[in-house]
This record gives sequence, C-alpha cells and structure tokens, in this order.
Amino acid sequence: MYTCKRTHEIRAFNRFYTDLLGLLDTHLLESEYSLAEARILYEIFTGREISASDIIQKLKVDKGYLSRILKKLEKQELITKKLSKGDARVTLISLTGDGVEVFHQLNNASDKQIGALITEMNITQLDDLINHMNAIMTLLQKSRD
Amino acid sequence: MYTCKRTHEIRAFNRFYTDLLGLLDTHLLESEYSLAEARILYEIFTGREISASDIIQKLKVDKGYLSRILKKLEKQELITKKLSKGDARVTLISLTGDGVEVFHQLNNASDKQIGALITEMNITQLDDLINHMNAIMTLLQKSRD
DNA sequence: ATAAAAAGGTTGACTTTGTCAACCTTTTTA
DNA sequence: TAAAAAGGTTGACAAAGTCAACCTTTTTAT
Repeated sequence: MYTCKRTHEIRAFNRFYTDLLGLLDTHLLESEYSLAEARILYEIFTGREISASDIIQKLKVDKGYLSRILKKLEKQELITKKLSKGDARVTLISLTGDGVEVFHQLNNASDKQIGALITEMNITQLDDLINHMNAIMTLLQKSRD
Repeated sequence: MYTCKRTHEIRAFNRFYTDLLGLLDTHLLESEYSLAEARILYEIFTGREISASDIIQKLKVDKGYLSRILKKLEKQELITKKLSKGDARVTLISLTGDGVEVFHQLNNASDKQIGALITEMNITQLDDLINHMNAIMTLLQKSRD
C-alpha cells in the first residue's frame, strides 16, 4: 500500500487548510451572513436563475435547511422566487439588486482577507501559489463525480 | 492592484477545497465524533500532555465549548485530566488507551476516504499532488503567525 | 387513462454546535 | 499585598443542521 505515508501528508494539508479556511470564515461571522448563506448567494449569482434542488446538488445541503435559508434571504429581499413555467414544482431563484450588492460586499471583504494573507508575497510567489492550487484541482477533479 | 484576479482564483480553490473537506467530513458524522472532537483528539495525541489553553490557541475554539467537549471525552474515558504540578490552574490532558484506539480508528476511516479519493492516481500524480500541497503550505505558512 | 412512484419544496420538532458572560481559583504583576 | 490576568467551569442562549411528515406537481408503469 504505497499510499500510506501519502495520505498522512494529505491529511496534514487538510488540517492546514481547514485552519486557514476557518480564519477566513471568521470575518464572515462579523458580516451577519453565514458561510452557507455566502455560498448560496454565490451559487445564485453564478447560476442566474437556479432552482433550490440545483443548490442542494451543488452544496449537498439539506433541503429543509436550504428552504429556510432561502426564506430568510427572500425576507431580506436579497433574492426573488418565481415559479418555473416548464415545471410547476420548481421555483427559480435569482438575486435582487440588493442581493447582488450584498454578494459583492461579501466578495470584497473576502478579497481583503485574502489580500492580507498574501500581502508579503511577490508576484512570482503568487503565481506559484495559484499554479499549485490549479494543479491540485485538476489532479483531484478527475476523481470526483 | 495586481492581486485582483488572483484572489478570485484563490477563492475558487477555497470553494473547491471547502467542498472536498465537506465530503471528507461527512463520514466523520457517521462515526459519532464531530470534526472538532477529532481535531481535539489529534492535538491531544500529538501533544501528549497538553493543556486546554494550548488547544484553545491551536484550534481557536471557545473555552467554554472546549471545556464541555473535554468533559464529554472524559466521561467516555478517552482522555484523562490531571492537575499540573507547576501551575495549579492548568489541567493536563492526555489520551487513555481507549482514546488512542479511537484516534487510530478515526485515522483509518479518514485514510480510507482519502484513499478512495486518490484511487485512480498513479504514483507520479500522487507525488505531484503532495508536492503542490507542501508548496502551498510553505508559501502560506510564512504569512501566518 | 390512471394509479403509484418520484421529485421539488415547506414545515415542525428536534439535536448538535457554538457563543457569551459570569464566576471561581490560582498565578502574576505593579 | 491588592489588583489584574490566566486557566477552567457553568448556565443561558443563539445558530446551524437534521429528520420525517406532508403537500403539490410531474413522471413512470401498467
């Protein structure tokens, strides 16, 4: 089993990155939106008109939980729902103007945090970092759904 | 601001890796121990005799929350506490035999999951993956405390 | 054509997870 | 030596997430 030592190293990276993401998330908590909500806003933004079940599939979130989050976002007027014409079971979700704005605010805050993280790097290091990240994604992407 | 496009790419990786870790965590939920508990067991295992405040520092977890988790782990007889000789405020925590065993079980389950993730890779790809991970850690580590 | 099954969502009840402040004890600092 | 700080514990609470029941619409099988 040649993977033995390597899984250990992968786990070390996972711990490292879990911590890092934890740090990045903390500021989200200061912004009245949870990580889940931010991810959902992201999916709606990129999906334009997306159904709840699309989000469930992408984020692997419980549908009851999602339903409640969407209801909250709707009450805050960040999203709108409308019935799909083709299928009366599905509701199509999209961001309102306010929703887009909040989404961008979250992005900016997140950018700032990441900026702080990489502030000491020069351009070469930054390019390296991103290349490594992309390499990891392509290596792992194949193995997933 | 040359970081602009790059933060975007970093965020893409963060989303990717958040999803991946989410997948890896799900099995933890099937094992009656939470991610936090697993991380705490890990810290106690590697720290041998560690204080609660050490864990708080490492994992940035609330001390009340930690106290309760430790109490639970103690009731399950996975850890033991004893007063520090040098400082009567601190309690030193260590794993019991059962605790070590559970820790290894969690590790094995986790290894299995990671094994499934990388099952289609050949040795070269696997080495590449780990090299990329290590490179990211060294690039980012400097920027953090 | 139609009954059964499946899919999209919502809701209620509940558990887990995490937060916050007050508090006690011991140690450190001024 | 009094005040402040550090290590932990506890109670009260809020947030996050889970689970099953349910309703409506669509699909599938006969």
